[in-house]
Amino acid sequence: MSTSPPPDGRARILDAALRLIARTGGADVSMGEIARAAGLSRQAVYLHFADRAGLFVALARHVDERRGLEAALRPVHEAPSGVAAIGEFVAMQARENPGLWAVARAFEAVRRRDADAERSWQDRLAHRLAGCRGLVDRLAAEDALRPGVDRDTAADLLWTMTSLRMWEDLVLERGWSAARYVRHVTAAILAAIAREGAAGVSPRRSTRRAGRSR
Amino acid sequence: MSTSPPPDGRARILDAALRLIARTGGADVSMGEIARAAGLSRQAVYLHFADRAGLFVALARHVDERRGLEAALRPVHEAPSGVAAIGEFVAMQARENPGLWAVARAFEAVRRRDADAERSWQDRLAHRLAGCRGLVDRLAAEDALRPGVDRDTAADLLWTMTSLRMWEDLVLERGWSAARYVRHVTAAILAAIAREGAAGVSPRRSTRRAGRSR
DNA sequence: GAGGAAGATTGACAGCGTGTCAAGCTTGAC
DNA sequence: GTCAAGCTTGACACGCTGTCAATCTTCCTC
Repeated sequence: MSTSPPPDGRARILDAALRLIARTGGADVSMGEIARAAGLSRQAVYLHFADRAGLFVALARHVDERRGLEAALRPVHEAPSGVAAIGEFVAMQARENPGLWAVARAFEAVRRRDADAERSWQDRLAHRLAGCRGLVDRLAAEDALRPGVDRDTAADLLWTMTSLRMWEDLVLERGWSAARYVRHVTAAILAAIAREGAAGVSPRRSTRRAGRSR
Repeated sequence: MSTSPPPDGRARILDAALRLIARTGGADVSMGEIARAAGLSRQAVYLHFADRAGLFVALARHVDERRGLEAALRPVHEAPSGVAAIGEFVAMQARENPGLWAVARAFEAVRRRDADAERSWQDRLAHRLAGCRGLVDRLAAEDALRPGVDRDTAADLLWTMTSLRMWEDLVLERGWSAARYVRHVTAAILAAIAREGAAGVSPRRSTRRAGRSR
């Protein structure tokens, strides 16, 4: 939570990388470009990070701090029921994913070649999965879990169906609006893993954010 | 369908690339490696394909021919009902995806930088989407479409939930067996887009292929 | 058999990105 | 004044892509 006016080299590099990646779609930003954007020499970057992969691993953590990850999840925890929590979870994805997407893209490209990046990836994967598992447990505790679907399966399904990739497919590729995404993905998830009657039929208060459709 | 014993240069290159990509996980195969694997000089590759992206676009077509795409889809078309057809569709994914995955990975990496590759990608995307649309129409014709879900939405949902990415998440990342994948993904899809009673409760004959769980 | 076109080969080169090295500069603390 | 931190400049090795030019082999045709 350190938002100081004069960011030191390391933070300046990370911020610059973040800006750059978000702007270009996270494709191929080079170390030189990042350095230039940070107002430093290329070598300065290597003084702070061992290599490209190291920078991206650090970047992933940095992103979590910049956006309040905990704060974003609060509505999920405070939801009155498991079903509502899942709705909030999807809504959160719709809110956060646009800003996360480019970084994730870049990160995913780097993890294929670097063991550290891969470990870091697996960490976050496990973390998100644990969150899903928690939601499923809550559903189960309320006896709202769909019969015939065990907890592990439900958690994995919830996990994929709320993944950045699914969001990318529907919103970026198919041009769904955020509202449409929230509405139908929530419904689909609940249909898949929640008891029949459990789904709140009319979405009480979906995301306000419009989002253009294609 | 031309399986000639002496494949000419072009085909030899494509086959070599395919082998190589499948073996290495599709990561970073270089033009030089492909050439060497094909038993040709690096320049020979450039005589057949304009550049890296061009090679991959051709490769995508080549893969479709090598595996009988139409043949693989036959069970889907011949299924007795829309619901059954969707089950067959998922089963086909489970059968074909392991061989397709690496190529798709490599292709996806290339499309970000090349207009031709991107166009080719969009083509296949549209093609698969049309297939999904057909399945949804069939469902609708049988009055088995879930109320409250319009055809477009259902088609898009079917399309993402049968995507290579979802398969990758569940099978590769989460270690699901093929049978588990078919069973639960089919169920989830039907729950999401089909009328309540429509889903055949017990999977009649799922994939025989075991697939190790993690 | 001469001529040619198609398909390959060898070797060299420019351009770009990564990662490393060495030497030197600036600034602030003690 | 000295010392360490943080940064800079410049050069370099290495690997990959794409391009060029010259040469060779084969096989087909007249």
